[in-house]
Amino acid sequence: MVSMKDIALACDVSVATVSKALNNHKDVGEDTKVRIRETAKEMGYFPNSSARALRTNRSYNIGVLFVDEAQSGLTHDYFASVLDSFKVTVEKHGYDLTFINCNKDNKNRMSYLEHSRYRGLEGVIIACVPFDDLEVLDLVNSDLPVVTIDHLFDNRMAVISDNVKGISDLLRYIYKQGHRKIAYIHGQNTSVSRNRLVSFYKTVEELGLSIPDEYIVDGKYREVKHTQIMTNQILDLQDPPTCIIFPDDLSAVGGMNAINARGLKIPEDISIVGYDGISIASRIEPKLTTIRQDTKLMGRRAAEKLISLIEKPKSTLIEHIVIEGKLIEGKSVCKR
Amino acid sequence: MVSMKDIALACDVSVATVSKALNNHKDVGEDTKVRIRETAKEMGYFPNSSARALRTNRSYNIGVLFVDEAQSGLTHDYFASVLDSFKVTVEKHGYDLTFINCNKDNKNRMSYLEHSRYRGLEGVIIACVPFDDLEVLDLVNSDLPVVTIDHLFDNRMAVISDNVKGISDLLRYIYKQGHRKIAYIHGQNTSVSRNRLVSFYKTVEELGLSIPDEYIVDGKYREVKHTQIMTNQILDLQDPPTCIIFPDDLSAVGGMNAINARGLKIPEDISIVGYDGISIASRIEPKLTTIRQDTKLMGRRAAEKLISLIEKPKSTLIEHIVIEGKLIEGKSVCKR
DNA sequence: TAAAAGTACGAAAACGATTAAGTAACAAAA
DNA sequence: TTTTGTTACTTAATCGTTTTCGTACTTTTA
Repeated sequence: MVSMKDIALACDVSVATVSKALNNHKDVGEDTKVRIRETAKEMGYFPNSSARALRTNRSYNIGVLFVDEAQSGLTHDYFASVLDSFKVTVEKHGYDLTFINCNKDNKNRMSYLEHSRYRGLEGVIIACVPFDDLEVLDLVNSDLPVVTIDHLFDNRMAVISDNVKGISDLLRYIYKQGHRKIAYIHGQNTSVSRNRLVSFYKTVEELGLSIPDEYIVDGKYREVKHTQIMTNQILDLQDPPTCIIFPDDLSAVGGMNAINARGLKIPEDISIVGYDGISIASRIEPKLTTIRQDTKLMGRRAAEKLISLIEKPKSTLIEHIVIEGKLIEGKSVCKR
Repeated sequence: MVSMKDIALACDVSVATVSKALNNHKDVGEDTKVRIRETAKEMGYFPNSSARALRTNRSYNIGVLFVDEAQSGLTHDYFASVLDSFKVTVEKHGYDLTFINCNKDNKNRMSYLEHSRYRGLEGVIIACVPFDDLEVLDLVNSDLPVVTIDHLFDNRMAVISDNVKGISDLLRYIYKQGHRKIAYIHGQNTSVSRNRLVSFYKTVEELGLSIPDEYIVDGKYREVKHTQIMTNQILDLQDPPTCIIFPDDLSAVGGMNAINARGLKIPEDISIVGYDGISIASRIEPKLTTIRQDTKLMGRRAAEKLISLIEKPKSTLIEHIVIEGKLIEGKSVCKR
């Protein structure tokens, strides 16, 4: 590895001058600057991030905290897509992405916060984690710049999908197609689910609908098996609905199976809608009507805001950015 | 941030002694060791990875190179799943994962290799990239420990899915169900595709089948649109096949749409199979017959081997690990 | 009892960068 | 001519570790 010392030797100047030349300081002669720069390039010099980080306290490294059943959230379409966009944006700004180790059953492990400090992470994106976890709260309450996805903390940056508008749009669309008996299988008790549920009730009221309690059932995100059971439960009702809203696209696929197994036709016998707009939604038959969340924009805004928080903490407004989704009209809802 | 200096001060010993106590060197008194350890814990000490890396040349950081159309491979179910398992395993061994910046349109960007050196990465996992890219080759030909997924380089560690056995198993299964007219839409020209194709021809011969050229068509991985076109092309043949093998599960879903659109029934009118065994395969109707690749095992073995390569380079055998997939019998192939 | 060996620590250099402070050399202003 | 300023560098300290070498002291051995 060629270091500044090597360049200094080759150019017959001091290491300090090399550093200043490469960092474009004013107190280096123009000709020397050029000479040093060229030599550096020729010799294939690249800075040593550890040395730089040690001295300057800047690592240009951002942490990713994604913890799901599969340990990383990587296999979670929606979050993976947000992360992907986040990654592209931070890289444009010269930052790198490092996973925060979330292997909880290691002895002598560090907490998320400790690990972040150990690696000198300058900021953290948190998504897809149990937000009531003590370690997560520790991280959130630290002085580290943090941006959360789809969860709100006071005084912390957040980027969230507009679930209120999403559910409202979805419901109004279904209503417009003539449906009046609409069931809603909602996800586990998270802030996202709560927002959607509140929006559901509010829209129901605004539309003047009356939805029986049996139509609102506890479901789980991305759980095919469980969703099938809940779907059957709904279909077994004396007066079943004409449309079911599923917690997400994947579980909607699960629901479809239960419906198909009964010999019912979608959408003629029963209409369904999903949520997320992940790729699978448009690839199944019938094409699923759903809300496509703008994951690209979410990732980008999260990255921009986090970097702003890192680089100009004073002038960066802490805000909750709400990103609207878009209704994707498939073939899974029919006119009534 | 509390450093060794603080602990030294508190314990009234030198920094050297603190370091040695924490690293369990022999030349520190047992009682002093305990005292230092306890103080460190009390004060909430954690090492500074930059300082340590600078001094020891060990970063305990592994690079991830995933480049697909979406810039990261994260949204690629199969690879995301391998990466997830890889991540869990390296974390167990105390390593962290950092993405290698692959934002190609940055001026003044570093090459993959340069970036790896800049961050002091100790090894790299490469998957889901164009393996003929010059920068990738540069990285592969460097002295950095490298493990590739689903691609073979001489003298480099690789973990690959057993595509030869996979395609053979699939074909034999279809044959056993009574099919004789079998079409194969294969993926782009990569080593994976070539292996599969060779295995296809070999098995065809072993089974004594005779497959007309029109049954073998160029397809694309994970491309719904393109797959639909190719599927239609096949269905338009004078003598269409009774079963189609798709490049992967996702494109199989695309093919299903084309088939459904013609009013044909799966599997009665035409049988189909996919490849990968990603979650969607079991969630669609009819359940897709496919080869499930053992992504968990692939990720784990890749991690173990890479770490072994890092920690004991001399005694680690460079090998190509082949991981068998498993035939998942769905409902998309019927008896003939 | 003197020499050799072992134990428990400390001093200092090193890793590769950044930066405050210092210093020549020269030019411009008094 | 002296003073002041500017330019273009260098010196040296520093970040937080690790590690080699040295040293005082104690214990064992001849």
